[in-house]
Formats: sequence, structure tokens, C-alpha cells
Amino acid sequence: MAGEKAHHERCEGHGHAHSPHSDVAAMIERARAFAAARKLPFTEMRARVLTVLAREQKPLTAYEITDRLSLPKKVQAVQVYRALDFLQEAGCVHRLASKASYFACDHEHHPGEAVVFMVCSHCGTVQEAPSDLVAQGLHGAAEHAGFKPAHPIVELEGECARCASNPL
Amino acid sequence: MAGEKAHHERCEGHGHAHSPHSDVAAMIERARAFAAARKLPFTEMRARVLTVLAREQKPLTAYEITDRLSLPKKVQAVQVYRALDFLQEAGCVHRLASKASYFACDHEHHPGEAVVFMVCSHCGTVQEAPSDLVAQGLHGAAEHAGFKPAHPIVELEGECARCASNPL
DNA sequence: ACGGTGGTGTAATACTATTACACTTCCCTG
DNA sequence: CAGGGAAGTGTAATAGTATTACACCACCGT
Repeated sequence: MAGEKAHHERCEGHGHAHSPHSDVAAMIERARAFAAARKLPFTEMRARVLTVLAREQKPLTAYEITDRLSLPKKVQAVQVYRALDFLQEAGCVHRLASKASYFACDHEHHPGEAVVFMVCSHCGTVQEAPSDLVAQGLHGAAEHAGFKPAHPIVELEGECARCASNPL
Repeated sequence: MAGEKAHHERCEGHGHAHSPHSDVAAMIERARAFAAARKLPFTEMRARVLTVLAREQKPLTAYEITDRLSLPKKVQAVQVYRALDFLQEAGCVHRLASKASYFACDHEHHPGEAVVFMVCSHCGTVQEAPSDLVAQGLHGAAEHAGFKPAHPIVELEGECARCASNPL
């Protein structure tokens, strides 16, 4: 558990989904840098989708994003999906498989890392936490099965600290 | 890793998704026992859905199951979803969140256990492997965040041993 | 000017999952 | 054994998620 703890320490600041909105501008900047590095344009649509997600604490479905962007002019879901594809490749947005929804992420992920998405079933917020133990477990299971691992999905449904203490 | 290995040993026989079809009858029997324990009927629809999944090595979508069951008489998706709900509660079927599909599982899962679903991106088969390390990692991440864990989803996309050795 | 890569806008469609309701079966209990 | 309730079925309709197709546009390099 020692390595685990150290890892958490190193990553402190992560997962505080309730903080105001952790610097939307910085997230935009990160996406812009990714685009520049690949010589791809960081278009207005991409910026608008990322901004909507970055302002929200909770994951949104593609259609919820579509609705929020449909003023002043109606936007089609397919446009949002295209932007989401880009933003996911950029690592700025993750898809929550269990809810078919998307949320912004404000920090880098490293290859080989396993990140746990903790989803509150009460308020819907997501906290991310990297876990070396989970990564080792995945690696071990794969090795034992002769399986060549690529992309892990680790989601944990439960109740966040805030909701547990605010019975409401 | 010692505990991990022991766990694997104890569970040997798991995850051999390629074996003929690991005793459809036994899976039916397990579902029947679950139904009996709850004094619920193990109906024909439930048996048909489970049989289709148990014969298949790969996950199927609800609509693929619907198609397979639509002879001699057309079946509606909602009937399949109802049977799937029951079978999931019985622990005989799992949902693969990353693919929105369902597959049969021929062994018991224990509370607190974390099971990795290894999904081959080439042939689509799923192998299951419980991992104590993953369970510990999830628990640790949750504890660190003050998060009360309920239901974990752990899926690992990659290439299975068979596909890796059969380049085709 | 030209061609190519990549994005946009629009429409249509495919795929996944749920709700609603009328009807039946079974059990159990009074 | 009539009545009532829990649980399932069959059917139709609808909600929600994601993709395909295509015509057009903007930028970049030549």
C-alpha cells in the first residue's frame, strides 16, 4: 500500500469535482496545445463543448451538451460527438461508460496508469483517482490470461463524501 | 502478488471463453436455483435468453438476442430486457458497459470481489478474472476520497492470447 | 490557381433502452 | 372456492444514444 499512498500524494488535487470549476481557461489551453502539437485546428465547436463540460461538475450526455449549445443557433448531436471524439483523444474529456456520458478532466494521464472514476449515485459527480494497485491488478490478470491489455475502464459507483455527510 | 496468485489458482477454470460452451445445462440450473430461492418463477423466456447467451462465446446485444429468439414467433426487445434484468440479478449474466452488450457467466461472484472483464478487441470474446489487487486498489482509492463504494465496473480492452497467436 | 486534408452543417437513420397498459397465471389466504 | 395481490407476458409506442452520408467550406502548401 506504500506505493499507493505515495501515488495519491503525488496526485493530490485530483478528483475535487466540487471545486468551483478548476480553471476552464487552463483546460482550453491544454486542448489547444494538443491541437497545435498535431497541427489540427482547435475550432470554436471544440472550445464550446469543452467549456460546457468544464463548467459543469457532473458528466453530461451528448444530447445535454447539444441542448446547452443550441442557442443562439440549433446544433446537431453529430457535431457534438465529433468534438467529443477530438477532446477524448486530447485527454481533456472522458466517457463514463456506465452512464453513457462525458466529463472534463483537468489533468494529464500517464500511459500504463489506471484511473478510477468514482461516480456518486446520489449527486452524479465524478472524482478521478489513479491507483497503482489497480494498475498492477489489471496487469497481473492480463498476464495470467495471456491477454495483451490496451485500454482499461474502471468505474466505481457509490456515494461521495459530500452526499454521505449531507443526508438532505 | 501472493494472494493474487492464490486467488487465481482457486478460480482456475475461469475465463476460458473459448471452451465449447461450458455446460449450458449447469448455468440453467444455477439460474433455476436462484429463482427457487427467491420463490420466483424460472420462466421459459428467461431460460431461452440464458441459453442463447450460454451457447455464444461472445457478448450479444439485447437486439441480437431478440433476433435469435424471434423464431418461430417474433419477440420484442423489452421481453429480452426483462429476462436480462432477472439473469443479471441472478448473477448468471453480466453487462459489458463498454459495448452495451451481455454475456453469460458460469461461476459465482463473491461480495467485495473485483472482477476484470478482459474484452478482445479482435474477436470480441470476454474472459473474467477476479483480482484481489484491483479490489484493494478500488477500496484504497475510495477510502482516500471518503467515497463509499458500491458496485465496481472493471473492463480491459486488448487482445486475447488466441488472437495474438493466430494473426489470421 | 490547384489539390488535399480536415471541419461544418444538415438530414436521415441505426442502435439501445424504457414506459404504459391490458391481460394472464399463480399462489395464498380468508 | 372466491377474492386479491405479486409477478410475468405480449404489444405498442416512445425515449435516449450514436453513426452514416453528403455537399460545402477553410486552410495550407505548392
